Amino acid sequence: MDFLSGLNEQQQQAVIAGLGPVLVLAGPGSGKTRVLTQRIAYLIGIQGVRPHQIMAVTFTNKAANEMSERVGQLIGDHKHGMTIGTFHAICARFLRRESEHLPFESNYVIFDADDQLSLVKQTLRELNIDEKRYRPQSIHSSISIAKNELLLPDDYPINNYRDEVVQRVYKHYQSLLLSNNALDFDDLLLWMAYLLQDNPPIRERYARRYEHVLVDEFQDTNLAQYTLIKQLSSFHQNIFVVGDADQSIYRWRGADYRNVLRFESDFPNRQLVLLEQNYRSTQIILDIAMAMIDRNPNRTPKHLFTRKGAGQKAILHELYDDRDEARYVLEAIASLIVRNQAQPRDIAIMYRTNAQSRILEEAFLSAGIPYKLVGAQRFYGRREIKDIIAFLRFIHNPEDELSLMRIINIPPRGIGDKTLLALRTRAQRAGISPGLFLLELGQNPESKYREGFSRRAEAILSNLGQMFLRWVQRCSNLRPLELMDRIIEDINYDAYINDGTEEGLDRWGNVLELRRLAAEFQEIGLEAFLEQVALVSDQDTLEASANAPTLLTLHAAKGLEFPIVFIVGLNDGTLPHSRSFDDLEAMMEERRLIYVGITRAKDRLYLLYSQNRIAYGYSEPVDPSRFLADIPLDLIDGVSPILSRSSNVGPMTQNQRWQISSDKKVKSSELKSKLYHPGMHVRHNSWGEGMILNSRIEDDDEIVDIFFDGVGLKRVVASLAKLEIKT
DNA sequence: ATGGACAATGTTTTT
DNA sequence: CATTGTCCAT
Repeated sequence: MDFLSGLNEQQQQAVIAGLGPVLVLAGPGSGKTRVLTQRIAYLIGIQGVRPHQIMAVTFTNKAANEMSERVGQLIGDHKHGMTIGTFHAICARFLRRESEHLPFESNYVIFDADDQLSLVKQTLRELNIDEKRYRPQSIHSSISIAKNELLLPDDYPINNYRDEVVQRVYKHYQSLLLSNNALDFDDLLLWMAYLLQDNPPIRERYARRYEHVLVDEFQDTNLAQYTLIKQLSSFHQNIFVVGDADQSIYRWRGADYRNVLRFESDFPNRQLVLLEQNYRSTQIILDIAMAMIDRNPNRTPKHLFTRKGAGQKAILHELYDDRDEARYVLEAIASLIVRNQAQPRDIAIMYRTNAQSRILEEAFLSAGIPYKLVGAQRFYGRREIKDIIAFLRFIHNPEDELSLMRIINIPPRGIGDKTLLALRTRAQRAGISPGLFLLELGQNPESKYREGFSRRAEAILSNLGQMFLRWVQRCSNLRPLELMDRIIEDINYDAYINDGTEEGLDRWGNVLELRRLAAEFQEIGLEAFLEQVALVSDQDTLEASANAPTLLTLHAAKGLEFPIVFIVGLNDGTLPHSRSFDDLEAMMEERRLIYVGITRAKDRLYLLYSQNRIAYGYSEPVDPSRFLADIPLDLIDGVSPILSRSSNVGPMTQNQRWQISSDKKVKSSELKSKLYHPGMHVRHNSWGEGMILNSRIEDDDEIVDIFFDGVGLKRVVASLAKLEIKT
């Protein structure tokens, strides 16, 4: 029974849990990945479940690969045939397989965030909607949220005029996707969920096949994903989910930690396992994390404990500005390494927004210390990479008009607005996509398709069509790398991009890097390569090999662990982010975010904040993060002014320095003192008892956010609400 | 059709 | 400030 060796009692209970729904609530560092892998091994090795009847859904491809590998270590080759991957990747494969039942072809492309935005813009143009009045991003985000809620255009709820606009855009946007033979990220889930919902025979086929469905990071599923796993497990009902509501950080993407509650009410017979023992962090780190998260109302309290001992106090340090912060980080890292207290790879630096990485990168570069940066966007968002990918995408799916428009004039070959318009019109008249039109033109230069263009345009276009056609024809014989090289050579991309400048060299270097990635797909093929490129997660870009510190956002840090963690930019406005200030749910999520960050640390934790922040080119005074006030003093090394502003003491004792450095706060909140502080318990006449979440002075009155038990979040004006303070 | 010069505008987090 | 879009001269 080595499937259970080294597991504690709760972990064992989860691994060998019987048939039926199982909910595992797992605190950070409680070994949930281990539980998942051992359970899979147990199901296959002991229960005799066939691997192809198991589906395991993870959050990143990296996690999927790791899990698959670890299962392999336990049971060897018996793992083959398992379905394991992210929701998006699994759905992408299913949808290709089932495309005959769907309104797109199996060679569809997946539109990334940039493509989606372009498509929304195109829609707005075609519908004559003013981009200034209706921001494309905001419209797109509404569409995305709707899709995650499984709302089709016709179901889109209309409450005001904007909703009506969104609905129209949504409808048109979908038809554009189909005419490009493309799906966006959200479509992968949406189409799959509807395919299973509307086709009982198909649903049954899948549901019968998957005897066991296991889901990691369950708290970050959205309604579409929740519906999917319910459908997939609808026959055998063996659905095993692992999650932690306190680590739910993707609400803005439609994730709903209440799916945990929904699960409990949908499956009242579920077995429940709690994993509270932490194998990662020192007790001090856990205590800080708990002090932080305890301020969130309406959660099931968890008591995290470890056998690791108290460990060192966390270091809280105030710096002058973010540049100074970066300098401090570099010095601390240098000192740790020189004193042999850490390997470079043991160290991570985490921040709230991607923009913060820049200043850190500069510090690393000028210090000559190598670093690893987590972020797929950084690589795949580059112009030269997008260009090459667009060529490949077009060849794979010539109906991809967006990719065609990107590459049609790269390198510049004299195709401008006029020619483009002519091409579009002619293609439309012929009833085919511009891409197919071009290929046709290349195939048969004498065809009727050539009519209606200027002689110049006709020559350019039919040349281009011939080149495209050659690629498309060879695409079935050539492997990804050869195809890519062929394109680069044919268009002389080297000369175009590598213009002798340092930047050009850099860009060319990126192209070579992409070649290296393509080389890994020689056997599996172009389609798999393009799919991988579209669905990479940030974490997937982290190479374990290099011995260097890691720079990453708090979001990207989820699921990872490091002996030493720096969290920088702990200032109000950054963490919590200013966009969250007026939304109580969002503020709770900001708190969970810092909780996730803290619980990544195994041994040492550095918390840094600054007096000033450089933004928009100007340096501006900022406040320390309000969350810092919740850390018990005795867990911290390096006393700083903010600590005297602990919520129990009240703002009057706040150090003078802060009042001086932050002039915008001085005006109001510091002149009139607050009566209520986060963490206080109060009673309200009609809403009963609640806990103060936040309070601020505005126009000589105090505005208080309170969470009332059984009622929810309320914002009240103190002078009107008659709150009674409970002790 | 192309590329350069200027203005305007805007920063969360990502599969 | 840094990126993106728009206008204008070639």
